Amino acid sequence: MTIETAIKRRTWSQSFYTLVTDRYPAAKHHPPYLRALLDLLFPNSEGECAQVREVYRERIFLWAHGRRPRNIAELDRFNSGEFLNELRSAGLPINYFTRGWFDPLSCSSAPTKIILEKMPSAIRRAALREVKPVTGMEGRVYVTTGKPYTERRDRYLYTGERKAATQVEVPARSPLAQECLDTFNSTPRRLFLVTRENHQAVIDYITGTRDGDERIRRLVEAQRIVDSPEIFYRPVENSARMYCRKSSLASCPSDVRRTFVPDWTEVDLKHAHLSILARDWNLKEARALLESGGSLWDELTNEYLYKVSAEWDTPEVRDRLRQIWKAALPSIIYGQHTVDVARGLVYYADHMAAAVFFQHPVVAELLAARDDWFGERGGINAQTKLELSEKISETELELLYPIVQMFRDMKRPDWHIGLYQYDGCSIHFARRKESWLPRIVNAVNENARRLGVPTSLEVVPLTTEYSGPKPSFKKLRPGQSGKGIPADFRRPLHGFASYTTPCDRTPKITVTKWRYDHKENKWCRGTRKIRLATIQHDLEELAKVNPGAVGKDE
DNA sequence: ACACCCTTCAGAGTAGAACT
DNA sequence: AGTTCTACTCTGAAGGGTGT
Repeated sequence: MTIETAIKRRTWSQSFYTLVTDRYPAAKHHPPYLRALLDLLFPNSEGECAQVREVYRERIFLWAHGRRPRNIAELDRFNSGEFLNELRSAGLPINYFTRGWFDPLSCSSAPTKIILEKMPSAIRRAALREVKPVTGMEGRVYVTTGKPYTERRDRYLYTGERKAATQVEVPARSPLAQECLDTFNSTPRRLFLVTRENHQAVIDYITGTRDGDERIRRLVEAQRIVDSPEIFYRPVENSARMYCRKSSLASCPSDVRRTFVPDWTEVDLKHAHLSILARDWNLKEARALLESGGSLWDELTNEYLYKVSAEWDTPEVRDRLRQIWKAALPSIIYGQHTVDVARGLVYYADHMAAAVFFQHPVVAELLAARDDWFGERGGINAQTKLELSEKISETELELLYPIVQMFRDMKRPDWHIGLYQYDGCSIHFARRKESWLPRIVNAVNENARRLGVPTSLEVVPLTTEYSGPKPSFKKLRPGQSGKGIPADFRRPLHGFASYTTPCDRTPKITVTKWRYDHKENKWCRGTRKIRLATIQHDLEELAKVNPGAVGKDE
């Protein structure tokens, strides 16, 4: 079957996917391109393509009567679908306008525009770049891509590919690492069907738990995973960990992952970082805590709730606190300034959380040991940080190695390693989970004991739920403060200024400035354009936060 | 701290229309 | 013919997100 007949029949199948990707190989490397292609090929179809359209709906701008949204209010109406319904009921033609997605060879930000009227032929021409550039708004077509495809092909690559091309191939660090790598990459995971089966559930889950930008991001990510679910790891330059390049199950949030592959069992080294350092830095408090089977997160949470109020003791608050502690500990280990960590704790929780954290004997001991360690090596700098992270990541892999060994020596494939998560694994048991799981746990625990690391493998309960975006201590600036545990601390910084398109009609201020060109040895004129709308928006935002600041300076 | 990916922004350069 | 203005292309950097 050819693409043309498939289009005629308006059918969707895996074979059609293959047909399209065979003819337009670029689509493989740029899934949104393919999704948009399919969306346009099947404008009225149901089922799978309707799902696709739903995923991208919020990103497709409507442009009727040859005009695009002129201001934010219009854009919001477009996005809400209200405008679309109005047009439909009036029986007006609807064209799609997308920005930046149809040119897989350019950078993601290239404002390539396509206005499609006759869908199939326009798509074909657009994909093959047969259309000559047409500028101006009046024409019926359609594609402005600057230089022809053939000229551009050699010079530009899709960002992912370009990065891959310039990236240095790094060999595995050790035979052990090489063996793990081979095992991870040669495991058949049969993800294609599983991810497809659960795609609808994932869409529902994401729509139910996220909103706004994050929802779109997650939905698109989910679509990518369904498109090409396989996972391949590779060694990287500055760490013993192995990463996968594209978006995959390994890089999506754990709650979404659990919806995607509900059958996988996740195992995790308990307090991996802390236990490795307990051995390497000889931390007595930490060792005592870990060997007694206690959890630092629980201790900190209990202490905090005891000091604040027992009424706060709900599962949600406990979950949130756990996340906050988990973010704070690596910061301490990797040499972040205590003031910054304290500020983060105050921001995400409150002063009591900071006090409880720093007063805990394990944290205090860790802090002292950290300062000693970095002090011996000439202070906290990029070099020493790298050294530390390499040391830790090597030990992590060593600790998990028995799982790889067991998998390799297994006679019948009862289970396989779904994901390698640096300090844990996701395992899919096809059968005999009851007998295999304890054996795996025992092997790893025995290995940890032999290495002198006071940790153990624990099975992560699948009940963990989404509890808001992760705390990050890096981006906090002085002066930010929180009250209690905020339900939502996300603060959009740029608002909607970014929606303006290159040829919009919003007023601009042009600032001309002179610069000295050292190559040409002469003064040149440089211009800088600022959108008035952007400035106004920024000023409004600033006025909300700090009323005194606006008006003093131009 | 280390990775990964994606989007936006500002600047530099360029083509062509409009103007002098 | 030269100048100015505008829209457009392309790039690297920055900053957003994620994982451990």
